[in-house]
Amino acid sequence: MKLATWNVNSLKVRLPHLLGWLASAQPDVVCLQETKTEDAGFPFAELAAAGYQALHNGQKTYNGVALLARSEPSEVLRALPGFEDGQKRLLAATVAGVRCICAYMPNGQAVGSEKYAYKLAWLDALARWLQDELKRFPQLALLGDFNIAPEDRDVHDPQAWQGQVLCSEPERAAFRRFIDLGLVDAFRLFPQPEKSFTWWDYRMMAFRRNHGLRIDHILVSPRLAARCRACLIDVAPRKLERPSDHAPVIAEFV
DNA sequence: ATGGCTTGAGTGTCAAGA
Repeated sequence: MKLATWNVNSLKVRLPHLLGWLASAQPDVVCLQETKTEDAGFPFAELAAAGYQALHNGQKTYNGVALLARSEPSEVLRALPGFEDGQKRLLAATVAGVRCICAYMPNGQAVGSEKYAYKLAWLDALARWLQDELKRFPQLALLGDFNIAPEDRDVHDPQAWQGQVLCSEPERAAFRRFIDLGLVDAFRLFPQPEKSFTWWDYRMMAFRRNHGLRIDHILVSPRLAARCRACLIDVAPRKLERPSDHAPVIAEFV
């Protein structure tokens, strides 16, 4: 079983990339972020033709999350419990016995800004809810764009990014809180190349120079971690014409 | 140099991303 996450930065623009990637990577569940569309613009038919049932929690212009699955999803949840939020950032469903939580965590804009405070509040609400969710679902995966580089090795230039949004200590503490709940970073279960990243700025030839951050993650519960056999970042779609600025992350389970 | 691209909205250019 393969679970994946990908911030597509507009599903309308990236649909050809997504369809090509589904055909080559063959994931069983895919969590998408930044679909940037309402349901009316969501490509349900094209994805069904590719073999995927789709759930979408979208809005106009911004945010929007989707969950694609090759088998029937159940127990669908479309909002973060205990958090008043006009922004569509969460979608959870159970697929083949695994609780899959797709999250587009807030960017935070700049440390100290209103958006940064919103980010920390959102992360706090997520951790509180996860505590209960982990009790209900021993096999659980939290997949998405976390907008957090958990450690300095996840940053191309740690000195330049020190204390900046995506790397600040309160954000990293929020990430560690997920780990303290028992979740495991699937990517770090295995030896990985140095300077492995999932996002590169569109500007300044950042991808060509590998000036990136690792901010998209798959965290798994202990029961699911025991089944995990591989986790990798697939940079191939980032090399295509008009790419998303994020690369997909995929984890394989027995 | 708070820039540099890309997207959606919408026809001017701006907000937002990270």
